[in-house]
Amino acid sequence: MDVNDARVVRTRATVLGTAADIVVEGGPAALTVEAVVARSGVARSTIYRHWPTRDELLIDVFDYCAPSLLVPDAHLHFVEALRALLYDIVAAMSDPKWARLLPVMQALKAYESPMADLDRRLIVRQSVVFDGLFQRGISEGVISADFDQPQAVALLLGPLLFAAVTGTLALSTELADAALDALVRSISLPAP
Amino acid sequence: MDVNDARVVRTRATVLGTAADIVVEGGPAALTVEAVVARSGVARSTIYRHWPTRDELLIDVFDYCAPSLLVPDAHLHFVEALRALLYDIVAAMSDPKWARLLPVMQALKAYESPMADLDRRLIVRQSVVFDGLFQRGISEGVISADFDQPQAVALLLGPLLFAAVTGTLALSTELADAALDALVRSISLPAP
DNA sequence: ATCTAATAGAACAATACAGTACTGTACGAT
DNA sequence: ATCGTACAGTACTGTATTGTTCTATTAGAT
Repeated sequence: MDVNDARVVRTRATVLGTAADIVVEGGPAALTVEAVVARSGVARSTIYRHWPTRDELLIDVFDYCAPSLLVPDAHLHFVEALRALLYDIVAAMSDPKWARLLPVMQALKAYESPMADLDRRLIVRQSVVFDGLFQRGISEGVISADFDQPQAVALLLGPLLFAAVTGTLALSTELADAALDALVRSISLPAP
Repeated sequence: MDVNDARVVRTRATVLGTAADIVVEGGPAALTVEAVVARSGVARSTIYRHWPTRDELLIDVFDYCAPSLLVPDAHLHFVEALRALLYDIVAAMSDPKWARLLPVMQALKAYESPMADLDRRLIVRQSVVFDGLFQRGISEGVISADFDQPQAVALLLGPLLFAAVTGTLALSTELADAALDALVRSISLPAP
């Protein structure tokens, strides 16, 4: 199967797109091959030519939709670079598609090991960006080298995740600012 | 069906317990009536006597397992009462059963309206406890009346949810302390 | 323009599961 | 001790879904 063939790329995009819509609207259980056939117009046999099982299609849906973080401009100072990154994450999580897929993925990864693998890969990608940013902070002298990085990430992203998942408050840049300001204060002012 | 009959209470407890185990181990899709029959020893016809459909059994599993928060002692001051509540939440989310069920519930509520209803009920229960606590803070003069309560809850519970769901760091009282300290600092020190 | 390979489409077997209906048994409230 | 009813067990129907296999068609790489 030639991955450069225009028909192949078109089919893959069509199937992944409609499959994503189906999962977004009805959850992972709604993703049946029949449903994709009916909605995309792509033939059943064609789908099975691209994905050996339904489960692998489901995995690919998340891989296809997962946003990738951009590294903030190098000229920005630590706190403002972090803020830019958080705004980027807010934007990604505000996408209604990913806002639905993310919780589903977090739930599925506990039972489906391929989903756990995908999750690990995405976390690594994310960590790289954060690592670089915190290095910036250390070299600027804003944070100390023994600073608890995973905890800081939790304090920053946790509230955003909470907003996206529970829906008890809006996911906004204001919330990101509040989380960032709280963290910065607790760093710059050591415990009394 | 007499809900006081010893056989009835025993059957309900047995079925809900094994159903919870099945969901914890294999996700909501693993909860089939056949699986419950095989694992619990309760007859198929008996299960259908108690729950009209499989879906209602699934809902009851979450209702059965959801922890209820205890209101911290009235003699505690605001910050320490909040800390006690957070520790209580850490303990509830550290229960491996609920640690698995919570993300599943958050994912399901987007597609299954009965699950969304249950979620709303649980959030209300939770809000009552937080409301009382923040009232304590206002009357003590620690926080102002126009203070953003949903945002504060997100800043406190978000990091805990993040730890429980992503698994990138341990869910611990230290994390709860960090979140609480960061929030307290950003409250007591108004923006420069 | 040609020819390879991707696609459409249909029919198929094999499971897995929900929910129903029935019989006989035994437990527990009284 | 009796009686009602909750329970065990089985068999069944209907349906949804996965994955396979075949043929005919057509799009696109060269």
